[in-house]
Amino acid sequence: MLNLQDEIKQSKPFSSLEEEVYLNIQRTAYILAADSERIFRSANLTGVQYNVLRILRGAGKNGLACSEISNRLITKDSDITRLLGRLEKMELINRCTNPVDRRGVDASITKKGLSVLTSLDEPIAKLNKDRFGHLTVEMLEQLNALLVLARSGDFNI
Amino acid sequence: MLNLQDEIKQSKPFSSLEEEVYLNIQRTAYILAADSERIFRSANLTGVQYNVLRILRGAGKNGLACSEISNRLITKDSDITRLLGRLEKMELINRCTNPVDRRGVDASITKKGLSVLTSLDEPIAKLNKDRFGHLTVEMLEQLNALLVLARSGDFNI
DNA sequence: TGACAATAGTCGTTATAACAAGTATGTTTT
DNA sequence: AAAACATACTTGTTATAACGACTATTGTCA
Repeated sequence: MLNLQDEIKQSKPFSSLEEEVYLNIQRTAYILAADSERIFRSANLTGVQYNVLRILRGAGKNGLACSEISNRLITKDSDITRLLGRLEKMELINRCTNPVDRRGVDASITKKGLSVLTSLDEPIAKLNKDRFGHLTVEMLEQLNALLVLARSGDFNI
Repeated sequence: MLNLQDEIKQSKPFSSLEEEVYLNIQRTAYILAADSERIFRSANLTGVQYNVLRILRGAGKNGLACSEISNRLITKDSDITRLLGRLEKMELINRCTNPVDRRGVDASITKKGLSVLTSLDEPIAKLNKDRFGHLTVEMLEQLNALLVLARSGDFNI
């Protein structure tokens, strides 16, 4: 098994343990995301698009305001309008101005969107099970706890 | 302290512990990267550009082939040519075709590039120290070990 | 040696991300 | 009720990422 230093062929050791942790998190996120993206791509979706659809599925029939979708994204999207525009063009979501506050726009998932999303449920679940299958429940829980702790030093969450 | 479920305002629990770990890694990477990017930006660099400069500083005077730079990046860049082009335009690196194998192009860091990079060393080191300051050495080491383990299920590193 | 394959990088194109400025609607304040 | 402010989204612009096709050079082998 490779450690980070071998993987990125760095000859010098890291300048600090903290730095190693940071780079390690970035690299792990990148590698794992690449595999997930491959599945999203099979349905012609990007990662963000997939996440928006999941959020809207969770939100149900009434849909959600643009800003709220943005808030719930794992990674913020600086341009929710055009992201939703692309999803609407693919007929995966609907948009309509909120009748109560006409500044707002509510988005909701379409039947087609729902079916695309459902088709990805199993592959995604399987990927997650498979790639972490060699870790025990205790390890996974500990990893979760450490990650939450690791980012709690930043207060601009 | 917020857990991931609160942060992204998800009402339903995650469909699996594995999925939670995955999302947790992505979110942590995103939040931590945002802070680092802020520092890079202060020197008019993106994260990838900063990493390329660090790689070239490590490589020394002889420089490195484009492909090798690409290999050593934490996250792969699909277009190293134009990335190096931008750095060259900023006079932070030089490029010359490799005299031995004229297909290759070697890049090396300039004096200016070196000084920009050096100016970021302290802020970056401080950021890493600060944001992980509340974690013990044991915790950091454990986090590192778990991360390496977490991505070792993927064999396309 | 000459054809074919492999390697190293470049470039064209389209999509997406980032940032800032703009527009429409709603809220507050005096 | 009008002015000032706040909110919610949209749009313009520029930079960067992703993907594939293309060029130049080197290696292989019949």
